[in-house]
Amino acid sequence: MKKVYDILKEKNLISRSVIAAQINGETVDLSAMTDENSEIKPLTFDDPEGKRVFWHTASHVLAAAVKNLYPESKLTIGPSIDNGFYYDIDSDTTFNAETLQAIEDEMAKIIKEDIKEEKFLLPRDEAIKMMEEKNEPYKVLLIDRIPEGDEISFYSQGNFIDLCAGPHLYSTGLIKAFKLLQCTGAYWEGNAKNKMLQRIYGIAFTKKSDLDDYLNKIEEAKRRDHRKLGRELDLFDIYDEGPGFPFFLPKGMVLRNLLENYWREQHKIHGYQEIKTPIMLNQELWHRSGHWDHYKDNMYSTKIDETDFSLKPMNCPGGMLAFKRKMHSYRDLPQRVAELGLVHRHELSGALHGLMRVRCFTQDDAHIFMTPDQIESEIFGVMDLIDNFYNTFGFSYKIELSTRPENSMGSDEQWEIATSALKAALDKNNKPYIINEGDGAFYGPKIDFHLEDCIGRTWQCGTIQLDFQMPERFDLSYIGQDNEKHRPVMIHRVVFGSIERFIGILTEQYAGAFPLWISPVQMRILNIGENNISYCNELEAKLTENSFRVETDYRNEKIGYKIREAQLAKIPYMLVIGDKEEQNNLIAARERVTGKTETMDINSFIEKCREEVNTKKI
RNA sequence: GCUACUGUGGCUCAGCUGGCAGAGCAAUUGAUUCGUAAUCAAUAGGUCGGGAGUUCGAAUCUCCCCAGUAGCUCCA
Repeated sequence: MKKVYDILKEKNLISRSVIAAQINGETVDLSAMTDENSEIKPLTFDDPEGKRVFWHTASHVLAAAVKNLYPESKLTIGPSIDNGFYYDIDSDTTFNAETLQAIEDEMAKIIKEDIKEEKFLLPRDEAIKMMEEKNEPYKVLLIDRIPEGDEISFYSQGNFIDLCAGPHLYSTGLIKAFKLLQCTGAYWEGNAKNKMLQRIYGIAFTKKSDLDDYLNKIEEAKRRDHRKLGRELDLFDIYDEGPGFPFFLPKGMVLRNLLENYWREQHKIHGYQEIKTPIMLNQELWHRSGHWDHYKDNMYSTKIDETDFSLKPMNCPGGMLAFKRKMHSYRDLPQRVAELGLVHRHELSGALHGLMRVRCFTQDDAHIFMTPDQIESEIFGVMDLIDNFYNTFGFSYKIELSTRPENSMGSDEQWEIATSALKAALDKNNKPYIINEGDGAFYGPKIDFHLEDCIGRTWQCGTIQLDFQMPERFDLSYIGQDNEKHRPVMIHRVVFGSIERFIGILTEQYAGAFPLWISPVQMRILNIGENNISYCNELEAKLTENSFRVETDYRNEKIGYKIREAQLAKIPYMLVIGDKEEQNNLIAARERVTGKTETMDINSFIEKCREEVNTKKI
């Protein structure tokens, strides 16, 4: 047995940037002991696993600093995350910007001292005794949960000792640049019934310039915030008078309608019919559908003529009624019925977020009724449709499969069939996905499609949910080949998810500079002199006749000023018209993206733009 | 809902320990008719999120609401 560090050194694989190692896929400390002949891969900060070690160690430095400054604080957990690390602490001291600065300073000291990280093991009773003596009740709880037979490891960092599975950096001095980003609340064990702890988030790098780049990137990304751009570009806004109830302004409405048009066109091609069901239905229906039992706290209700009604939080019950009005043959299946349905949900005030999380939104819903043997191909078809949509907008996305939650309807067998059908379609689809245990809807498992916003948070947009329950509850049936009644299976699915959320993401994706085909304003005509206005009017008429969305700016301002304004309004093309153009019957088209100007005749310009629109060029 | 923080003209923000509400941009008006990211000048615009309290005096201090931000929980 030898030290990993020594083996790497002998093989000349060690350098200052090596911070940990991997043996058979398992990440270990450089100080770990292993067989001389082991296959060892050195890890640097550039490896994802290396980052984890780095950030995890940084979280321990954070914990040590907190204990130095506020000894009464009790530590819980401090993992690395996708971008950095955090530590959850139960403390009488309320952390704020000031204390965060103090903690940062203390961390800097610990790093400067370049303290060695040393791992040691303890038997369970001794481990518990030590943590009890240190007054760390959460750590005692954590030790209790470590399975019998697993090792109970600690890391010491000078006087600071913490329960930890590791691995760690060999010394705190490697953390060359770090910053504590924010402190917030977080429930112990992620359960809202438990005590709220204080969570401190941080980020760390191996060099200062990387930290600066990271912080700049965050600042830059905030400029894409859809809430800000929505207001600036007259797309949408939310006012105090309607928290969570967004307003769509004229330009936002143009964008929204264009998206809906595209959606209708695609769904027609893919064999969907469209319906519209009421936004309010009586409560008896919601009892029948099961929504009342599972969802009533989130529903808005009212009375009409002594009868209780609720605003729909989902479109399915309406869709069930529409299906049920007729007899269906197996020959008519699958039946794909779509609806742009406005739903209302009472979301917690703290959960609201611009257009991403609202209290009323339009789902681009569809319910597919089918025979059991059509399940896989229908799911596959929807996945394909979603993929097409997202590619059209240039989105990359993540797929998640969510399985049976605790509070659910239906039998084990049904859940098993449904879940494996989704898995089969996913495997056939050949795209990576992760599994969220227990995160499904109460009526069935689901596949979710997640898109990223400007600061890297992901939002669920598309979803495909398999449902055996609704057809049961609504006693849906079709007549099979055997001339007997059978129960259809159903899929709920959305592609955009919520049109509002999708527009939010879209706005951030393009930073408000939408591709020509969905730009609320596609071009603006800018005159140089007053004498050019009548020629400009002719051009405007011609472009409008050709279905382009045109604006004009004939104000008595310098051309540079008007260009600046059009540029800030993110309009794709500026048509600059002066005597030069008018005399030759031409236009000077300035492209927003490149800032380059090309002179051409109006018909060529129309042709060029038409091509750009038709190909949905991003 | 929970924890922390924030709320001052349309927008972005200044206003230190309580003492006459400010700036830039936008808007309006006038002059300028101008060639690829800001012409000049003037004018107007605010019960300082709302309410209560402390005080001779509150944008500023205290309390209660409302709304927002970040995260947690929950969710499309």
